[in-house]
This record gives sequence, C-alpha cells and structure tokens, in this order.
Amino acid sequence: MKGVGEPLRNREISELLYETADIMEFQQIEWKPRAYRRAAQNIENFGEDIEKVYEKKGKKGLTKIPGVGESIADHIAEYLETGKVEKFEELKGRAPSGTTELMEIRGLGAKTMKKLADALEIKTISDLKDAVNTHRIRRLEGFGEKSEGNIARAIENYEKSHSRIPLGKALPLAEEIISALKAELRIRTPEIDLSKIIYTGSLRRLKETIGDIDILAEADKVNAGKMMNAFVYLPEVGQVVSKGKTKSSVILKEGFGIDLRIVPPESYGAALQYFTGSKEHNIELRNIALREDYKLSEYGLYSKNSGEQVAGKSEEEIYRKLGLEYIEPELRENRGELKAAAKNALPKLVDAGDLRGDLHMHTKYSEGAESLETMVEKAESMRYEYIAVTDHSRSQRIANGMEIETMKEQWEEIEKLSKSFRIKILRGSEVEILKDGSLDYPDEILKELDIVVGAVHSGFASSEREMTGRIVTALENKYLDILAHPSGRLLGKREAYAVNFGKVFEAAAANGKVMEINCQPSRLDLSDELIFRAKDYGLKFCISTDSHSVPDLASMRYGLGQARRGWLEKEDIVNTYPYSRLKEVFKKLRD
DNA sequence: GCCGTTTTCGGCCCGACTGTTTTCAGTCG
Repeated sequence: MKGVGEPLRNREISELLYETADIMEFQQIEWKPRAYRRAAQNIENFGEDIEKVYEKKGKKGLTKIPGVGESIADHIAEYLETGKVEKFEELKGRAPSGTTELMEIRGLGAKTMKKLADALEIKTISDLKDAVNTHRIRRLEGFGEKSEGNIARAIENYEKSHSRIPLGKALPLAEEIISALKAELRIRTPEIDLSKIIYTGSLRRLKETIGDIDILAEADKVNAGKMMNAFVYLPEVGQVVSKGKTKSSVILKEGFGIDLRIVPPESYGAALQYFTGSKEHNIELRNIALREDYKLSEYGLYSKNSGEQVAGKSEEEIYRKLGLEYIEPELRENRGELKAAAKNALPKLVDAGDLRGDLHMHTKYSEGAESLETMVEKAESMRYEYIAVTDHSRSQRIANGMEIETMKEQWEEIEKLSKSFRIKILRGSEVEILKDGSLDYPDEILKELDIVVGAVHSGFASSEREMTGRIVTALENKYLDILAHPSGRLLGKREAYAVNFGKVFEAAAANGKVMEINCQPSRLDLSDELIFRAKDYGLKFCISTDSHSVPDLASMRYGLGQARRGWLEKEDIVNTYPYSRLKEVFKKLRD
C-alpha cells in the first residue's frame, strides 16, 4: 500500500481493483474482471480526489464515475472507511499466495495458470520455476516440451525486466532499432518505403515508462517477408519469440521485447491508430464507430452494411470520418479527449519548436560536468533565445553547492560570456528549500538573481503536514520563481514524498509561481497526471532539462511529452515566451 | 459487475499467432 501521504488515493484504489480483477480472473470468474478493470482505469484517470468525492457526495458521488456501479462503490466506501474490503480479503485468501505475481508472467493467462496451480500445487513463481526444472509441466495433458520451454523463458524475462523501461531509455532504443532495420533494408530491398516504419504503442504516446516497444511498417506481401527476415536477424536480437508473415516478436539481448507488425498500404493509418492505443482509447473509438454504423479494426474503417472500406490509409481520415478532430497520440488515454474531439475542443498542444530556452542546468560551479562556457555554447547552437544557469545553493554540500563568493565569481563569468554570445544567460540558482521552508541564501543575494528555482532534496520521510508546510512557506517567499521537481519522485526507485498537492498548487497559484516539468528521464516530475491537475489551478509551467552535461540538454523532448500528455498548450509554458515577456513574468513575482 | 438513441436483460473489441487440439483454445495487444 502507498504511504499515508499519497495526495490522491485514486491510484491506490485503482491498483486494488486491478489486483482484485487478476485474482477473479484466476478463479475463472467471468466478466467481473473486465468490469473491475474498467472501473480501475476510470478511477486512475479521474480528475478529482476520490476520497473527497466520497466525503462530499457519498456513494452516490462514486457511482458518477464511469464503470463504477452500486457494488464497486460499496467496496470503495468500505475501503475508504476501514482500509480494506472484506470481500476482497476473502477472495485473496482463497487464491494461492503468489497469484498476483504469477498473473504478471507473459504468455501465461488465468486459464493456464489455474490448470498448473491445480495440477502441480503451484503457489508462487519459485514453485513454477521448480516445476519447469523438474520437467513436471511437459507431462501434463495439453502441455509439451515447447510450452515448458516457453514458460521457462517467460519466467526468465519476468525476472530480468518485470519493471517497465523508462521513456528516456526506450525512445533512443527504438530509434536505434528502427535505423538499424532501415539500414539493412536499404541494402536488401530498396523498393520499400522507409518513411513508413514507425514506433507505436505507449512509446508513441510518450508515456513515462514503456512495457514493450512496438514497431509498425508498411509493405506489400512480397516485401513483408523480406522485412521480417531482416528484423529477426538484426544483431541486437537475442531471442525470437514468434515469427509470422505480419507479426513477429523478439527480445533484445538487453532483455527488452520488441514487436514488428507489417500491414499493406491501405491499412497503414488504421494499424497505426490501432497499435498506438491506448487500449481504452481504442475501445471507446470502436464504440463510436459502431454507433455510426461502421466497424473499425486495425485494417480499416468499414461500412457495417456494405463491408466496404471507407478509411484506413491515414489516421487523420479515420478520425475525420468518425466526426472527430485529429487526436495527438499523447492525448489518447481516454481521459476525455474523444468528447473534446467531437466538439472541436482539443487543446492545441505545445510543440518542440515553441521552446525558446532552458531554465534549469548545472555547470562545474556545482555538480555539472561541463564548464559554463561549454553549456552556453551548446545552448546557443540549439538556437535557444535564453538559458538560466542554476547551480546548487550552498547547503547542498554533496552536490558542491555554491558559497556566496563562488556565486559572485559565476556572475562575473556570465557577464563576460554575455558579450561574446547572442543567447541571454540568466543568473539563477537551484536553491534549497530548507526544513523550515526558508531559502538557502539571504534576500540580498536572492534579489540579485534573475531566476530562483526552489527545490527539496532532503527530509523525504517527513510527514505530509511537514512537507506541505515546508513547500507552501517557500511558495510564499517572493524571491522563489519556480518549484523544481515538485513531487521528488524517482521513477521505479522512490515514490513521491508525502505532500498535499492540492495545497501546493493552491499556494503556487495564489503567488503566481511556476511549476517545473523536470525532463530527467529518472524524474519526469511533475507527472502527466499532476500536470493535468495543476493546470486546473490556473498554474503556469516550465519544461526544464536539469542538465548536468551537454547530452542532457537534448532530454527536453521527454518533459515535452509529459506536458503534452497533460494537455498543455504553448501559453501554459513560460519557456515558450520571448525573453522580454519571460522577464516580466519573473519580475512581477518580486514586486 | 456495468450499462442502455437497438436493450433494465443480455451483451461485453477483435484479429494474429502458438502449440498440440485435427478444428481450436488461450493469450496478447
């Protein structure tokens, strides 16, 4: 269970429902798992704090959430009141102890797992491993040597990477594989259209972590076979899981799964739409198609009556035929984008070309790897209009935080460099928000800075009240401009600290503070969900790389993806503003 | 268990691949 300080209990409850669905499925209960998963997904994406909804409107309020009816509402209420659900506990008690874990093994579904559990008394993953090693599985009816081998590999893969791949790793990896595939095809089959090879799935939606990398390509029948061969024989491939004419799955030597699908030109758009997902977005889209007397599949949009294809070459024409605005991949999470598209009310998402600067980076003055000049030079070559140099403040000893003297030296260097570079270099600092909420430099120093990026780097175990108080106090300080990595999470390693985001966002909005979207792949903080929520408070954001080296400066795209997933437009993001306007934003805060 | 411009009861996305089943069930996305 998550800590008491989890700001929204939505995720906690949706996880409980997902887990319950798994157990029900294992017990061969029909349909309920689907209903539970649907409810879980809607709760996960529900804009309001479910606990508040319950406090204000009771069970009635809960049933307003799509997919939540009488029964699930009862269970949620029970959970909120007592911390557990009697019925779920009972259900769990009847299933083998490791059921949830076992259900996560790919290739083994509920039916197979139940059969194995019953026949061989398998309760945990290590029991399963044991059954494989003693060859008890191949002797069961309906199983053979091959399925035993597949289970062995599935366990291995589970153990190697049952955690998901961070976006910052998956995206370069996918690009590498695609370019390797293209290089291979350029030699073997120059007639294939290489522009129609693209990554899809959660990667194309730029989700913060990715399960599998999915690649889609367009080719006719003759070329499809050649392409599949080129794919499975790439040197990066460690194991071929399956290989067919239109679909193959491989696992890279590094342990990540990659699927390649090949479709004919008339279906390319439909397939791209389908494989980009999300699953929930697609289910809803199919329902819309059905209501309009169409049938939608990965091969195209078809008239239900005549069976004739009416769209399929491009995603745009599919959405258009269904009476919808084109929906950017990052929005396809069934969080209201389909309703908005029907009303022509989608946001015009911020774009890479809109960004004019980077407001968070480090140099050798604190823990960065490069000199100030090198960072400036690189930023200028990226055609930025401005950057802020934000080395750590003095109490951040571990990161070589700057004493006031050192900072003054840095100011001199900034002044000197400003003469030889076109780009505006802002004096900044990533200033510690101390335990009591005060900032790590005296006011007369803070006053001299163009940008003060406030950050918490200590006391992660504080109570929600302490942490909220600490951050709110800092947000009330007129010298603080930006709240860096507001939740403090490290993806896959550290949960967000306990803090009441409602209060943080309120205080930030009241004081005109800017929320950072930190681009470091291990942070991506704020998360897309918190961005979406924060926007409701009328907050402005900045997308910042928090670079510690030159290559880090390129990580802007990861934060940009989260901003887009949070429905942000250019106007919501201050580092899209021209310098003159940006200066006004931060100056105003000091008045 | 949820839901309804076909329905308050009877459906619930749908097509490819795999393995061992000779005609299909299970799994995945």
